[in-house]
Amino acid sequence: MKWILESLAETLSPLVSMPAEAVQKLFRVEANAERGDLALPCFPFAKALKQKPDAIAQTLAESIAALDAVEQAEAAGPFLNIRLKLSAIAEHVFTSCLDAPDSFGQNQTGEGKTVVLDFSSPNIAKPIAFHHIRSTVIGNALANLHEACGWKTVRINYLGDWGTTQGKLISAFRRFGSADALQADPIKHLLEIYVRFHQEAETQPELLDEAKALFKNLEDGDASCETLWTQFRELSIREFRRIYDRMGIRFDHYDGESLYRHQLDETVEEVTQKAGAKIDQGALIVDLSDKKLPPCLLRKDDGATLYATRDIAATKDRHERFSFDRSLYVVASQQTVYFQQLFEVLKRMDFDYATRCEHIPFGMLQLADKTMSTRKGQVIFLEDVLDKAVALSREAIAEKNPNLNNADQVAEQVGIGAIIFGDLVAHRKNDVTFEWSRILDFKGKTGVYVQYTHARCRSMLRKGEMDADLKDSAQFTRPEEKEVLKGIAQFPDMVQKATDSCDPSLIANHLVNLCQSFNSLFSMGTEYRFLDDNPALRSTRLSLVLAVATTLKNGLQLLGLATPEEM
RNA sequence: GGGCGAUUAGCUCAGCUGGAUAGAGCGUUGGCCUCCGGAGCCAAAGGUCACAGGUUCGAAUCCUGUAUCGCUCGCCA
Repeated sequence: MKWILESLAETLSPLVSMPAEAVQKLFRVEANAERGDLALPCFPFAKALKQKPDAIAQTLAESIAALDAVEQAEAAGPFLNIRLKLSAIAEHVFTSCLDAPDSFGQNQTGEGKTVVLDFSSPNIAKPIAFHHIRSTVIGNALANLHEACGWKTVRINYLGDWGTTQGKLISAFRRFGSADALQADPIKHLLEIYVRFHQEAETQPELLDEAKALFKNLEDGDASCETLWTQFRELSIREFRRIYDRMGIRFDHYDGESLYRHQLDETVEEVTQKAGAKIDQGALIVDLSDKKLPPCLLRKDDGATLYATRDIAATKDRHERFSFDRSLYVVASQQTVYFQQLFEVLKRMDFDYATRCEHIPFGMLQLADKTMSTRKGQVIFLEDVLDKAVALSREAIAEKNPNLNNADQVAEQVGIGAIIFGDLVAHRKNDVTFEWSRILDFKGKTGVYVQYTHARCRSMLRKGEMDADLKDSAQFTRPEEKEVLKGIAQFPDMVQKATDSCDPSLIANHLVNLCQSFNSLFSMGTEYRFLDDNPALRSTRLSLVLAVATTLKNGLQLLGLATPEEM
């Protein structure tokens, strides 16, 4: 809708003595179609013009009504309601969407800029738990959105592959491990021995000391420790890749914390010099009390480094390698304070890029039955959720479309799409409660609904003959059609907004709304048919179907969902 | 105790920097397949926007306080 808002604001700007940009922001896309398509509250002009808002609305209505794209402009008290010409919106959709379907929704506002995204970031040697889906799916969507806005993206999976846990794994493997079992199902085996390690450590606390010592050996470059660790890491990544492939997600770099293991002394040294660090209670800290933040710990009292030390090194490294304009950390909101500390330390080191780093927090995944949340071995695995969703959609296909020939592939696309969409449709920062019944619900505001609507569009396009030259915006007459066209025309605005605010749920919800207004066109029975006998009418209506399909497809792709032709 | 966030329909939530009669989905109830895909559509019921003050032309939205819940507050990440 930006195209029309710009020209409206240009016209009004001199009349209300306010910059066009400011006027543009005052416009609201009207939800209540009976009032019109756009609304402009006139209160903000009253002071400058020394007139009553009602009177202003009245005068503005007259000058707006003269514009080409405007069908009607009238004052309703202090509000200026504008009704756009259906044909004007349709013409705009024809050129913006139908003439360049593949790039519809995209823009070039990020041209020449680079964004680094740190997301997913599971720990090696453990299965990806369901709660990792949030970072994974949000990060992927944000990367796609930035690309659509012309940004160069760098997708980094910042693996948890360094720390005392690695010592525990080495100890556990030497005691209980089996090379065959490791090769057969690496993650499963590593999890088993890790759980067993903790069980045994309850009665033999010396195991923990052993693990600590082994991690120290690893840090010091002990060859046999290094060999094992490398193996754990590579096998883990292989497994992770398999799941990411299923979800259609890729990374440019698997740069874990271990990448910085050789430059930590150097990092500590630099932080100490530039930001000031001191020993307190045996640990090396940067005091941030003047910012009312807890201290940032660089070294434990035993000299070992911490998460923050590695993150400081990582940020610096990423800036040197990619010279980013924006660096996004898609990490749970629990770590909000931690990121405030991190960015504050970077600022004190005079790194100007500190201000270009942003924490993109998201709410926790809570389990309905809280007893499940803490106990080890009782986590829900991401792949189990995917498998269940795929199995369920496979059943649905068997029932509803038994002759579908690539049924297994479609079941995968629909099942996994449902899980991804389900996570993205909710606002990012809210906590979400895990319930099987809800996550496997394929009705209503779901990915399945959007995919289904898309497939339905494709089906019609296969059935009806459409001559693009016969399409004619004057053939659109219904308010329902106008709603659909408006939804399409707004899509590019939503892409921009979702990118700027790092909020993929805007796209998810917009797609659902578009589906709802489109599907309502089916409720008129014989009164309204897309596959009309009249060729001009049919071609016009099918062009609308094509525009809807294009928007849904591009939108779903941005969110990371596949768009099957049939399902 | 300090900091941050939340509280809107039976349930899960939208509601953007204040704007007109507070909206969806699920669930419930009732309709719609001789016809474009019923994983769909139409309709009904359902609200003291946690509570109390304040700011103004106007408050679910902003401010203050209270209550409840969640996260967090030095050697995990």
